[in-house]
Amino acid sequence: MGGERRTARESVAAAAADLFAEQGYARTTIREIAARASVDPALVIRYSGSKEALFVDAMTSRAGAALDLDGPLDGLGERIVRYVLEADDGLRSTYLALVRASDADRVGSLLRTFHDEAFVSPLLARLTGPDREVRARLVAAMVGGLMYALWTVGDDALRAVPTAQVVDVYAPGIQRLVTRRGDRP
Amino acid sequence: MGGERRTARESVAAAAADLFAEQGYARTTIREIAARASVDPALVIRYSGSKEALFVDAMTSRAGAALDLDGPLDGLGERIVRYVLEADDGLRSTYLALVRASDADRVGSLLRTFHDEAFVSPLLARLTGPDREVRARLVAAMVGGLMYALWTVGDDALRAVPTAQVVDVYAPGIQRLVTRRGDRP
DNA sequence: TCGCAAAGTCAATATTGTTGACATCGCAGG
DNA sequence: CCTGCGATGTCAACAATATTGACTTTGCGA
Repeated sequence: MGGERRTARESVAAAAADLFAEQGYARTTIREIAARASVDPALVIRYSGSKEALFVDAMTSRAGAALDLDGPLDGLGERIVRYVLEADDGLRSTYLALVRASDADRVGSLLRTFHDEAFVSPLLARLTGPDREVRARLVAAMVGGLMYALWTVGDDALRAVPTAQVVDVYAPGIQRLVTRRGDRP
Repeated sequence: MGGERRTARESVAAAAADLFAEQGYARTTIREIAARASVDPALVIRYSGSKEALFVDAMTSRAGAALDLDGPLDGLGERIVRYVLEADDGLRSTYLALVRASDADRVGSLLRTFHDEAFVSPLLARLTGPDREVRARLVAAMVGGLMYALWTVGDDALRAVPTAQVVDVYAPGIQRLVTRRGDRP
């Protein structure tokens, strides 16, 4: 319970986090993690109990970056789109690894938590109005859609479009949900 | 090349399609498929060459349902949203299986094809204007976002919202991209 | 009827995650 | 100082997996 001193467990955790993010769950082997951490394969299992648990731990440690929604409500749609378009490899590989391993129960619920804490909750905190819950969840869906198209599907044609143009086309739809507005035109 | 008579290859193909859709790629074993088809495990490999190739074949046979975009452009946003919300298990399980196995190269490119043929191309055919390509791809992203939130993430709170309300909130954003409109208000 | 290619079977292999039995080390208590 | 003892690590083995090589069976045309 208390506190670990240093290396050993830590280097296994680091190796796991790196390799899982680089190669995903399926392509990464326990023995590979053990090798990188200079440790016996059996030991890395002893630590976490199972490969799945190790994966969940590793991804939990990486899933810290939540969406920053401070600042005026006005430019929020644009800032959100830019956030995804300019995201670093860290977010992309974490997202991909989680999505692709999400048929394991514990990973699925981690993805749900990640989605909630990174997108839905921060949005909910800034929205007002009667249907703010639905709007927050649908904004999160739009953000997820962008990540899905760019990363999961890998739409190269979309990736090639200049940031400014994607912002111009996609952001208004998000902004409309952020700053209320009549449902039907 | 000509034509198979009936059972054997066919029953393996059927068993594979069913099991992969039900359980996904990782949880489905070659031996399980063989058992359901009453066939030797080695044989099912002999047919397709590898588990991955078998998966690609099976999913290709299931990925036929493209989005129907006939009818007036006006209600199109609403019809698209309804299409996803009221989709049958077939589309959902095909989508999930593809997404979760998409780190295998051939599956990834199948997912790209599926995304393109089912959503981007039909949309492109109906849109006009200079940036129609970007708009089509971003509408596809919005559709993907809905599937992502509902199915990959499994946002129960969103799933519990009445169809009409989701349509009211989400469809206008899609409709705006379908029927042109100034980028900035 | 014979022969031969296609179809199917069987046993073996390499790789995986995981576990049980053992070894080793650090350190508190006599 | 030594003696245990629990934590930490190691080794070999296990069961399950996809895949392959050698073999047998079968259907069918010459």
